[in-house]
Order: sequence, then C-alpha cells, then structure tokens
Amino acid sequence: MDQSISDLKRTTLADVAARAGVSKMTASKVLRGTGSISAQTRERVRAAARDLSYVPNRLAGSLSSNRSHIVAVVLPSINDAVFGDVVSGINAVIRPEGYLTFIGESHFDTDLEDEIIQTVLSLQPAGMIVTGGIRRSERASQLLKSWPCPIIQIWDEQDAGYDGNIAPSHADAGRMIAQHFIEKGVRKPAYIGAELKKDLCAARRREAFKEVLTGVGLELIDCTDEDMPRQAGSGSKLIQDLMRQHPDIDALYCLNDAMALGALSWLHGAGFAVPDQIAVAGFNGTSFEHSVRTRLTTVHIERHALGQEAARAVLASIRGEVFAPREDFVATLVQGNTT
Amino acid sequence: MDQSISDLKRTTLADVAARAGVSKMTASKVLRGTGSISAQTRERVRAAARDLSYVPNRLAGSLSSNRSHIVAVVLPSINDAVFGDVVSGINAVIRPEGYLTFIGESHFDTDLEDEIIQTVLSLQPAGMIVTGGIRRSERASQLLKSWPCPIIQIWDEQDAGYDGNIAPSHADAGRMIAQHFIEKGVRKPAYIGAELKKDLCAARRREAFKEVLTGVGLELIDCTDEDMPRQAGSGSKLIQDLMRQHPDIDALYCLNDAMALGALSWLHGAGFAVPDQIAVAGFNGTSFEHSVRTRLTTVHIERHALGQEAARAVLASIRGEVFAPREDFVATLVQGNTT
DNA sequence: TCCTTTTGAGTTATCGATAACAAAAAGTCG
DNA sequence: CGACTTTTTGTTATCGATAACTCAAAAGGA
Repeated sequence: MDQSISDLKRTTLADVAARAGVSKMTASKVLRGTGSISAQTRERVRAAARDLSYVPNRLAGSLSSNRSHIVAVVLPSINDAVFGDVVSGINAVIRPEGYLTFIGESHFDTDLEDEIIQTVLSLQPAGMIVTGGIRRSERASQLLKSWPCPIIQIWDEQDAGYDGNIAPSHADAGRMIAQHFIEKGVRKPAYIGAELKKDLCAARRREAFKEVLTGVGLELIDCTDEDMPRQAGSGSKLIQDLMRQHPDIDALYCLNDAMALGALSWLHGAGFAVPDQIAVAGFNGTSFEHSVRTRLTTVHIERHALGQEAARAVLASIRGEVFAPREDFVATLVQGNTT
Repeated sequence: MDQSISDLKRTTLADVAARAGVSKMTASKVLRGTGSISAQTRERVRAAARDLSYVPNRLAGSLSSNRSHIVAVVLPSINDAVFGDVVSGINAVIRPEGYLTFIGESHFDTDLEDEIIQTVLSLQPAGMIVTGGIRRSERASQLLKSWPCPIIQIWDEQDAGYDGNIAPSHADAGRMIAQHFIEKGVRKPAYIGAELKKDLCAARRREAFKEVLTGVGLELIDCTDEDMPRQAGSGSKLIQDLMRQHPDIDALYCLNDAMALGALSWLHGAGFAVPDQIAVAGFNGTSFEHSVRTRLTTVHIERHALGQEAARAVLASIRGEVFAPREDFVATLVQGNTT
C-alpha cells in the first residue's frame, strides 16, 4: 500500500502563513513578490517558508490564476540529434523566464500524436510548440486551432495556420544537394529513405532533389522503405541492396545524416571509395557536423537557434506582444572531407 | 493584450454534464470509467464529451484527487546521446501506463539542479527519476529525501539513499579500457576529459582506469580541462595540445565518445594511424555504435533498457509494489574497427 | 487637528476537478 | 405488494492556491 506516500503531508501555504503569523493571502503575496507588504512581514514569511522547506503547489496555483507556466512541445522524438538540439534551444530561452517545457513524443505516428496533443493540452499550457511535417489528424488540428493558447509550428515550412511558423526550407535543402551533385558531374544518382509517408519534410526534400535532377535529364534510382526506422542501420541495409542491383551508382542522397552515416560505413567496409567513386549526402543530423571529419556532405540547419526562435515567438505571443521571427533559417551546404 | 486567450472559455466538465443532462459527478465517473453507470448515460456523456471536444483539466483533477500522472525526470542534458536514449526508454514504459514524463535539465550545474528539482516537485509528480553523478546541494538532497513520492536514482552506481538505484558500474567501464590497453601492449597511455569536477561518474571511470594502469606500472598522461564542454570539439583541441607535448602517446582514453570522436578526427587529419599508432577509446555515447564503423573502441551500456528499468521501478513504487530491478547493467567493451 | 490618501493585511469566492457519502431508482423475493 | 437489496445518480466538501475586493492603520496635507 502506498500510505507512505499519502500520510506524509506536504507543507502548504497555510502552514507557512501560520508559522509567520499572517494570512494565506499575505504569504502568497510575499512569495510571489506582488502587492505591498512591509519589510518585516516579508522577512517573517520568507523565513517561515525557508524553515519549512515550502514548495508551492503549482497545480493549485495555475488552476487558481488560470495561468500556467508550462510550454508544451510536441515532436517526433527527443532521442534524435535534430530535435534534441531544438529542445535544448527552446529550454535555453524559456527556463530563465520562469517557464517549463513539457515534451511529448509522437514518433511520427498520427494516432499517437493525436493522443499526445490531447494529453499536453490537459495540462493547460500557456503556449505550445508543435513540430510539423507529420500527417496530423483532423481532430488534433481542430483542437489546436480552437485552443486558447498561442501555438507555434516549427520544422515544416508549410504554414498550417497556427500562431506562427518557424522552419527552414526543406525543398531548398533537397535542391542544394541535387545542385551539388550536378556540379560534381554525377551520372547515376540514387536516393534512400524510410518512412517517407510519415515524415513529410523528408519527402519534400526528396521531391525537390528529384525535380532538379530530372530537370537536367538525370534519372534517379529511388529506394524507399516505409517500414524501416530512419536510422543508421537502415542506411547500411538499403545501400547494400542498392549497390547489388546498381553497382555503378555514383552519388547517394539519404533521408538524413544517420542513414547517410550508415550507408557511408557500409560503403567504406565494402571497399567503395567515397567520395571519388560514390558521393554521399545526408541532411542535418549529427551533433558532430563541425568537429568531426567525415566524407559526408550534408545540409546544415541551426537547430538550436531555431528552437530559441520558436521559444521567443511563443513567449511573445503569450505576452500579447508582436514578434517578427527571423526568416533566415536557411539551409547551408556542408561539404564532406575528401582526405 | 492577451484577451484572446482568456475570453475563449474552455469547455469544462460542467459543460459536458449539462449537455448530457447529468451531474458533473456522473460525467466525471463515466469519463474515468469508475463507479457503475448505466450504458445509456455512459453513451450520452461520451457523446457530449466528443461533441464538445472536451479536454479534461488535469491540473484540477490532480489537485482534487491528490494524485498526479507526472513522472519527473532530472538529468544533465537531453541533447546528449546518452540521456536522450534513457529518456526514450523511460517514455516507452511510462506513457502506455497513462503517465507523462516531465524533464528538467541540470547541465551538470549544482545550483541549477537545485532550482530544477524544486520546480519539478512543485508539479506534484507521482514519482521521480533523478540522474546521479553530479554534486547535489544539501538542500536538494534533503528535499528529495523528505518528499513523499518515490524517487529512483539512475546512472550513478553510488546509492544515494533514495527509493532505488539503477546504474552501470562506471568503475568497471574504466577498468575495461585499461585492461584492453594493457592487453594491446600499450606503453604510453593518455587521458583527456572535461568538467570532471561536475561529472562524478566520468571522474570515477578515469580513477578506475588510472588505478589499473598504475597497478601494472604504467604512468598516465592525464589532461583535463574543467572549463571546456564535454563535446567533440574539446576532444580535438585537447588531443592537439597533448600530441604536441607528447608525440609518442600510443593510447588515448576519452571522457566520452563525443570527445573521442573529436580526438579521432583530429588524429586522422594530422596523419596519425589509428589504432596502429595510437589507440582511441571512449565511453558509450553515440547512437551509431552498432551500425557505423569507426576506429573507436568504446564501452557500451544499454541506455534505453536502463531508462525502461528505471521507469518500471518508479511505477512499481508508485503502486506500492515491490520491484527487483535488473542488476545487470553491465558495461560491455565494443572494439573499434581496424580496417 | 481633522480629513484624505496611501499602505498593509485580511476576507470571500473561485478555478475544475474528485472523494466520500447520501439519495433516488430499479430490481428481488417471500 | 412492501421491505430489502443493488444499482445508478446526485450533493456537499475539499484540494491549494490566487483574484478581487474590503477594511484598518499609518502617513500626508491644509
């Protein structure tokens, strides 16, 4: 039985007030720093709170004031270089302002996202940051649109009609790699991806990539597996099959850096020379981009800054201020090492 | 002004009840599936809730029932392969049970952790998972110990007297690498690290590593910078200085994999042959361990499983059940590729 | 000195749910 | 058919804080 939990009474504001010999209201005012309270009572209340190790009950506080300090963040997965950085950017801005982030993981699953959204909303967040680029349920969309708190969408360049949208251009990212391949004189390019039906941003990169190639008359060998995870291991597997069928592929674009690294690793082990024999490109995904040499070409996006910007946008919106977000989350080509 | 926020009234249980023509209590019971309610009323209430897109207010619910569904997790940083995995393990177990995780980042900072702990407690979590291996303030320790909810510590093998402790042996990890180096016939080993005063687990790995080496008469070139971040870039910088002073180092142990990769990368660029000329080892930190070939030797820990186990321990404790956690979060040596 | 203003502290109602118990409706049975 | 269950529904109090207001005391002004 969990009596051990319930019989230990937490100390409440009433206890603090009693010890300081004042009313609950006075104690509340002192601890929040509102109203005008004499220096002595203030000190008495503070001392009482300290002595009792008082920890306010935010559930009660928020319920009463109808204002929470929670910013809900919904994203596919925290366990991912991209969104890990984004979250850390959000936190960096939000925490010093006294807000807390509450994170829900959707794992690119529509139904799960639906559930998560409902759950985080039930905590009455003051604001919300949702990741786009996933097929959102009608129900969830409606709920978000009608919910009375500011909602900022990130990651997906396609505005979904919330209170703000902060994202890089995925189409640009795809085009950039295509352009890069073309400049290198690539003849037989290939693409590998996974779960493209779920990750709409990745699909957009691929589409733009393909379009540019087709524009110059290059045919793309396109290989996507809807059931594999978007991870390094899948990269190895897919490239392996691909090279068996088309040993003369000379350029490979991957859904993300994780898959690209997996592919790179397999190619290396199988004796293919990268980038001379086959060029490999990915998308913005490891935390090593700038400090570890790889032969991988990638497109970089300032994820931390993007998170920060989203956080600033939410805070501004919560406070009813106007906010002009940076428009320049440009995708930048980062060439791999050749040595 | 943020009237747009407040004037839109959220639909409450009362609205649902009214629409279904029953009392709030009945509606509440239906939606929570408690008590006995006739099939018809149940359906009416459900329909009303659906029609109104009712989202319960969990703040109110938890306050009233004195029971929250929040599990608080305090860790150094989410934006880190290690803890990202741990969190995802925790989530995997906890979410299907109807709980939510709330994450606080301490960034290895004692004061910040102190503040974070107080903050997460203010949300009245049903249980808590804290990461050890950081110097915790006296105040925070007291608070945790007296707080009436189960608290599980992870990561640090040193039991701190909470309701459970789930961790690998960092000392073993350090010893393993030392042993490995010795078996390879290393003559001049070195160590690089950062922020060791904050990351006590890393310090323990280093200590054990050093001890084994000393035991066989090997002297360690020990290089730690307290001000650098524990990241790849620091690895590059530190090894660079180190090789200048001691060009004959033939083995390098790094605080973690990120730093090791940084070092590896610099060594490679500078023309040192790894592992023939110099062996490089790290600790459990990239998400690529099993799928990307590197020349890096590392010690692997099942982070996802560790998170899951911690989550199971908290849930069990919340429910007042006894729980015998796995004791076998052993550190495993993963040898780097040599080709 | 008396009246007005300012300041400090307290009162009451409320936020949106649930616990605990009470009442009403429906079902049982001799 | 009425007393007795059992099932279903409703009432009241409460969780721990804050909003909005009131009231008393102190300060200021003429």
